[in-house]
Amino acid sequence: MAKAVKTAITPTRQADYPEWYQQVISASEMAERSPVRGCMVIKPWGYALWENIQFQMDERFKETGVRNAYFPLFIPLHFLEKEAEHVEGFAKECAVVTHHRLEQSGDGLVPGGELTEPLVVRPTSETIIGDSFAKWVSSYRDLPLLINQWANVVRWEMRTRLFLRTSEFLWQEGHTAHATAEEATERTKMMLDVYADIAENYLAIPVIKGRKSALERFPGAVDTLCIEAMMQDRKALQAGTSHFLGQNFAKASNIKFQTDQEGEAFAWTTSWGTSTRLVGGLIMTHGDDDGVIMPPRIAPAQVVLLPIYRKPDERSAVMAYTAKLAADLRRIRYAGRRVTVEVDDRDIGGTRNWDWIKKGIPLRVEIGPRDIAADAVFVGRRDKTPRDKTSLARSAFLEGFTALLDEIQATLFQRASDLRDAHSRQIDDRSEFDRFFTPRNPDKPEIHGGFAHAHWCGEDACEERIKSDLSVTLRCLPLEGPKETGACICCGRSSERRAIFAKAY
RNA sequence: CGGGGCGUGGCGCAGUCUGGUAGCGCACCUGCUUUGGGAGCAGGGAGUCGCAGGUUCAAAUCCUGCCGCCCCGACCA
Repeated sequence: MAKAVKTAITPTRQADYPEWYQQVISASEMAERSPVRGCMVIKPWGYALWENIQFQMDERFKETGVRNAYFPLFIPLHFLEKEAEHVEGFAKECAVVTHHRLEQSGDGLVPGGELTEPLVVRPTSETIIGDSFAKWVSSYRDLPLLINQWANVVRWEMRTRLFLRTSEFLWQEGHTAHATAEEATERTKMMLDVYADIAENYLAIPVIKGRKSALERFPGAVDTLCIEAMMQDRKALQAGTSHFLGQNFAKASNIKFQTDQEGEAFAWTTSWGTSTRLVGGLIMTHGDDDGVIMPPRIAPAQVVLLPIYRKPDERSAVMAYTAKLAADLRRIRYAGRRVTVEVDDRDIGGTRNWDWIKKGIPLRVEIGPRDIAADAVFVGRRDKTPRDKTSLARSAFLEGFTALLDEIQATLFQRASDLRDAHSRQIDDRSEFDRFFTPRNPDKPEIHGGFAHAHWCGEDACEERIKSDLSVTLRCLPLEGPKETGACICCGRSSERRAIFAKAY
C-alpha cells in the first residue's frame, strides 16, 4: 500500500465533494462569506478571473455588433407585473425596497418615508430594459437593437453556495430586439455559440448545447437554449442560457415599430446571460485535491516567479535575474492579452510554493543561484503533481512559453471531456436508469450517476415524475443529437430523440 | 416553513454535564538558528465566551427569552 499522498485540501473530492468545494475557495483566496446572508465577498484572485471572463466575452459580444449600456438597479413593481409568466417565475425571490429614509427611533434606526410604489431590486432586467427599448424603437430602421449590460442582480434564494448560487451575483445580460422571428431566433443561437466558445476554448469546460423543456424554460420565454457541463461529482451545471422571447415581452413593454411595408408590428426579442456561476463551474471542473487549477487562457496570471536565495549577496543577483525574466515574459502576448506574471519574493520557505498551487496558477518558476549559473529555470506545471518539476534553459522556456500554456489548456479540456464521456450513457431501461441515479450508500451518498441520454415523450408529467422519484432533472434536449425513435424512459410512449437527464446544481 | 446542529482571540476548536473568573492548534509580531521547500527554538500581542434578563458570594458553564449562522428537506430563470 502506497503511503497516502498529503493533499493541500482536506477533505478530498472523494471524501466530501461539497466540503472540498468550500475549502478550495477558501484556500485559493477567491472568495469568502460576507456578513450579509447569502452574499459573498469576491477577493482579488477570484475577481481577476471574473475580469478575464468579462474581457473575453465582451470582445465576442462586440464582434457580433452588441454594445454595452447600463440600466437601473431598481425596477418599479408594476413593470414586473406586465408579463404574467415572468412575475410568477420571479415573485418568490425578489428583494423589495419600500422606504427611502432612516429615522431615529429609540435605540436604533427604522425605515421611514414609505415609497408610493415599492421598487424591486432587479432579479433580471427584461422589463426595465423593455421600457427603454419601447422608446428607442420606432422604425424597422432602428432594428436590430443589440444591447448588453454588465451588472449585479439579486435573487433571494433559499439556499446559497459561493459562486454557484448567491443572493447577489454578477453577470451580463444581453437584450436584443429584431424585426423578424427568424432574426431573433438566429441571434439566440448565435449567443449560445459564443457562450459555448468561451466555456470550451477559454474556461476549458466542455459543454453540451441544448434546449430546455417547457418546465425548465425561462419564465416568459418561448424557447430557452442552454449550455450544460458536467462537474467532477457528475452533477450538471447550467453554465449559460439564451432565450428567444417571441413577442411576449415586446407586447408587455409595447416595443412596436413601423415596418418597411408601412404596417405596425411588435418586435421579436431575445435575452441571454452568464454569471459568476462560471467561476464555480471552473473550480468544480478542473480543481483537484491540491486546490484550483486555472486554465491558462483565462487565468488571473499565467506564471509566478519564485526567487530562491540564501545569503544577502545572492539576493540581488537572483532578484535581478527574476526581474529580467518577468519583463521578458510580460512582453509575450497570450489569448489576446499580455501575459500576467506574479513575482513572489516572500521569504517563507515552501509555503509560498503551496500557496500558488492552491491558487491554481498554471506555471511556477523557481529561480535560484544554481539555475542562474546554468541560465536555466526550474518549472512546475499545475496540471502535473506538485513535485514534478523540470529544468529548462531560459531561452527554451521563453520560446516555448505559449506552447506550454496551450498544452496545459488542452490537457485540462481533455481531462474534463474524458470524465464527462466516462459518465455519460445511453439508457433505455427504466430499472437501469434508476440504478444509475441511486447511490449505494443512501445515508452518505457517494459520487455516482452522470448524464443519462434517454428517450422522453415530451410530456411534463414524465419529467416531473422522474424529478420526484430520483431528484433527477431533464437538463436539455441536445441541439446536435441525432433523430432517433425510441420509447420514453418513463411512460414508454414513442419518442423521437434523446434528452439528457442528470442531478443538477 | 419543518427536522438537526452550532455561536469562545483573525481562522479552527477544547472547556459547559460536575459554576470558582479562559486554554490549545494554525495565523500574526520580535529575536536567533535554518534554507531548492509547506522549518526549529525562545519570547510576545490579541478574546466584555452571540445578545438581554434571571439564579448565585461567584456564570463561558445553570434557568428564561431573543438574535444569527450552518446542514438536511421544501425551493432554485
